[in-house]
Amino acid sequence: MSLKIHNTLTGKKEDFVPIDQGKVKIYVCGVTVYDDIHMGHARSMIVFDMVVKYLRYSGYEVTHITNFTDVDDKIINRANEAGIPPLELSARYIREYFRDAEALGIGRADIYPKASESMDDIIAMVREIIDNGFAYEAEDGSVYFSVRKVKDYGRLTHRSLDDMESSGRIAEDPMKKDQMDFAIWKSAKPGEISWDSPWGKGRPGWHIECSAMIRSHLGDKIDIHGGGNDLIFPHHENEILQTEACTGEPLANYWMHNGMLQVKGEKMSKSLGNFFRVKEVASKYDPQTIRFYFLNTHYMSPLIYSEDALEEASASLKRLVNNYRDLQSRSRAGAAGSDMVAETEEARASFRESLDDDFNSRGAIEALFVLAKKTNKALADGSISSEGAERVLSFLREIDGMLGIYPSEGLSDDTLDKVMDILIAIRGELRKSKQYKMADEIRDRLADADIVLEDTADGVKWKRA
RNA sequence: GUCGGGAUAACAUAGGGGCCAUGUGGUGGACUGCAGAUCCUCAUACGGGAGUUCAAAUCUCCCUCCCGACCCCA
Repeated sequence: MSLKIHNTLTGKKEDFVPIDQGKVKIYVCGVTVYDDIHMGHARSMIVFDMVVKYLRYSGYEVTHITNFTDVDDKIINRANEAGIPPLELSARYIREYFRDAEALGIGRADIYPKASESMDDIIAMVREIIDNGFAYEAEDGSVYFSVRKVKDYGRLTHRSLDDMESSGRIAEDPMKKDQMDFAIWKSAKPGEISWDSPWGKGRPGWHIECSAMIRSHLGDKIDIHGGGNDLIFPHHENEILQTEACTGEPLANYWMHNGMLQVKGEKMSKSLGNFFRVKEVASKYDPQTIRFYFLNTHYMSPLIYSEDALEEASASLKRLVNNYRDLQSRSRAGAAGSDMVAETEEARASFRESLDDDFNSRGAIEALFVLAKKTNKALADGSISSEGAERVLSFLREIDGMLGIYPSEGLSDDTLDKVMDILIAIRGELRKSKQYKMADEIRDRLADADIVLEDTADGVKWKRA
C-alpha cells in the first residue's frame, strides 16, 4: 500500500515517489496579510496541516514551508488608509495569523519566509530570468516575464496561451510587449514602499516571491506544491515558468489544490464580502469541531459553509467524543474482557488506506465511526477489558495527532477520579432513599463544571463534557 | 467560450462492476425515577438517456444542471 496523490499537473492520481527517499519537501502558498484570515483560508490550512502530519506519520522527514505575502497593492492601500507603514500593517496581520492558526490547532511550518525579507533572493532571480532571455525591462523600470518565450505555457491550467489570451480580461498595459506578460518586478510609484534594484526602485511581482523563496529554502525542485485551487492560474502557472526559466527543470513533481469553501453556492472570498473570520467562528466552535467539519469531506471537493453545517459537525463529532469518554471511563474501571486487538488493527488499516488514497480524511473518519460502533457495543454489553479500552484510546490518540478532533486535555487525574468516586457514592445513597431532587442537583451542578453523569444499568458513569 | 471539479437517500458526505457505506435528522423498540448516552430496528440513493456486461451508482458515449478558474484570491 502506498500513498497516492491527485496531481493537478496530470489530472490523475499518481503514486507518490519523493525526490529523495524518505524525505518530502512541501511548499504551501500562504496568505496576503492585509486582514484577518477567514474560514476559506482555514480550510486550506487545516487540509495541508493534515497532509503534512500524515506524511510525517507515514515516516517521511518533511520540510514544510509556507510564505507570507507582506508586500502588495492591497497591503499598501490598507496601510495608507490606516496611516501606518505597510510592513507594520502586515506584521500585525502575521501576528493575527499565528493567533488564529493556533486556535485551529495548526502545526507550525518549518519556515515562514516573507517577501519583504527575501528581496536579495528575489532580485537575483529576476536578474537570472532576464539574463536567460525570458524577461525584459520596460521603460518605467518594471520587469516583465515574456510568456511567448516559453513553449508550453498552460501545463497546469490545461489551456493554451491563445485560449487564455482570447478570453482574458486583462487591462491593456502599454508597458507590456504581450498582454499576457506578467510583472516580476514592479517599478515604484512616488512615495510607495520600495527596494533598490538594478532596474531602479521597485517591489516584486506577486508570483516571483514564491519561486524565489522555494529556491532559496528548498532548492531547485520540490516534491509537493500546495494551495487553493483558485491559485492554479495565474499564480502557480507563473511560478512554474519563472523557476524553469532559471533551472530548466520542473518546479514541483506534485501539485495539490484544495477545493473552495462556498457560501450559498458562491466562493467565500474577500472580494465578494461573504467571508467569515476565523476569529468569529472560533469563538463559537472549538477547534476540534472546525477541524472535523473540514476534514469530514475530501479536500478537493467544494464545501458549502453554513452555521447549520457546523452544528451538524458538532453533533457528529459528539458521537466520537462520547465514545472516547466512555472508553476512558472503562479504562479506569479495571474490568476484564476483550482486548480489542482485531478491531483496533482493522480500524488502523482502514484509516491508513483512506489517507493513503489521496488523503481521503473523510474515509478515515468513517473508519473511526465504524470502530466507535464496535466499541460502543462492547461497552454496552461489558465485553471490553480495561486494557482493550486503553488500546483503542491509544490508537485514537495516535491518529488524532493528524486529525486533531478529539478532546485535547488529559483525563488521568487521579485526584479527580477519587473525588468523583466519592460524589457518585453519596449520590447513590440519596437515590436509594429516593431523594431525587438532591441527586439531580448534584448531577446538574457537575454539568456546570463540564462533567456528565450517566446512570446506566452497569452503574453510574462519568465523563467530561 | 476554453479548462478543471462535481451531481449519491430529508440533509451532509464516502465509495467506485456483484457484497449490510458513514454521520446528522426521522421511525419503532430495549435500558430508565427523570435526563442523557448507548444498543437494536425501520425507511428514504446513486441527475437524465443510450451502450458494454451474466451483473453498472461504479466502465463508455451523449445530454442537462451546479461550482470554480480565465482581474485579485486559500
